[in-house]
Amino acid sequence: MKEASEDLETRFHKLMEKLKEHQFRFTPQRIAVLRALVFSDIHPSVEDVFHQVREQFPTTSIATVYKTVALLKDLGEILELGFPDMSNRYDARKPYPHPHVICLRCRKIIDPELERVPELEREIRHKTGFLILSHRVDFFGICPECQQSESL
Amino acid sequence: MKEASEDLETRFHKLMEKLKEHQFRFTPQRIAVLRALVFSDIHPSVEDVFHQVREQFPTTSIATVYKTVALLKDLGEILELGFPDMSNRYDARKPYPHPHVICLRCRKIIDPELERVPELEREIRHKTGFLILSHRVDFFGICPECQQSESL
DNA sequence: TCTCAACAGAAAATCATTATCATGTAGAAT
DNA sequence: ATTCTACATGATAATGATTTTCTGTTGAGA
Repeated sequence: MKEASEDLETRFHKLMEKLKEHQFRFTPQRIAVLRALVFSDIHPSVEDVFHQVREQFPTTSIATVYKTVALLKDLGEILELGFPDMSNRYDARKPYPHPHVICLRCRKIIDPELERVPELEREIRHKTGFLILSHRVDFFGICPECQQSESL
Repeated sequence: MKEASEDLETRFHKLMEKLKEHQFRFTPQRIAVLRALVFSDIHPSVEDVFHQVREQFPTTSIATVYKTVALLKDLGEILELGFPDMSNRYDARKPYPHPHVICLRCRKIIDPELERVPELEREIRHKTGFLILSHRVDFFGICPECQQSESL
């Protein structure tokens, strides 16, 4: 369920290379934002990343975090999960669309293994004639841990 | 693809009955909002409904539309589709979760026929142990009409 | 080391949505 | 039909997440 940290290092360096490719500068804040994004396993919000980065660079502005996240979005290297009732959450590990399961109580977000989504997409294509470019498949409910604490 | 208007009348009266059940008042603005919501086939935004209602009642405030939509949400009689980059869209015809296909060019939203979502939900339940309460299954792309106008 | 476009930080602006509150009115009681 | 009162409306202010703006700073190539 948890990715090996070697993979995370690899992913982090992939992002660094992307920045270099596009000739963006390596500033300490920017690097710290990348690290925070990749090494967080909670699908962090901008606020989450901001607090993380502040521990190392206390003068960091939240605008800087927003700008770096927007940059990664433009590069296609981060997946943005928007919600109407809370701030956006981000996945810099798997920037491509994939399903999520979200706990409505503790706001935990996990990535389930689902193989059927491509079939769904094919079905949609055939039935509607749409050219499908991305998708969002989210399930909302109560995680096992919160179910237990509820029944106390 | 388009529902018969008899069904829409039925749906409209269902909503009116819900209001009566819960002893909410029938104001002209409120009724107009219900009509606009049910009879629109574009999954309208609050702004869309507001403009529609204004044609009949020019002094209507957008706050009134927001409040009526919130009321229907509380009653479980409207489905809210939130987006990070545009205003929420609403479906008062089918208030339960169901898949959508969204054109990124013209912002059209349609309801495809998909039978596989319950299977997906069962799979998620088994794999994660979550108690699933709702879901959001959206596909984003270019509709057939916009594909044509693109190639001109 | 020097130079300068890109960047960081602070604050203001934006946008959708929600809250507030004075006035108006639906609908029950008279 | 008239009155009454709680609820609804409409105008506006507040909110919260995000974006933009502006000014001083800095990464990194010459």
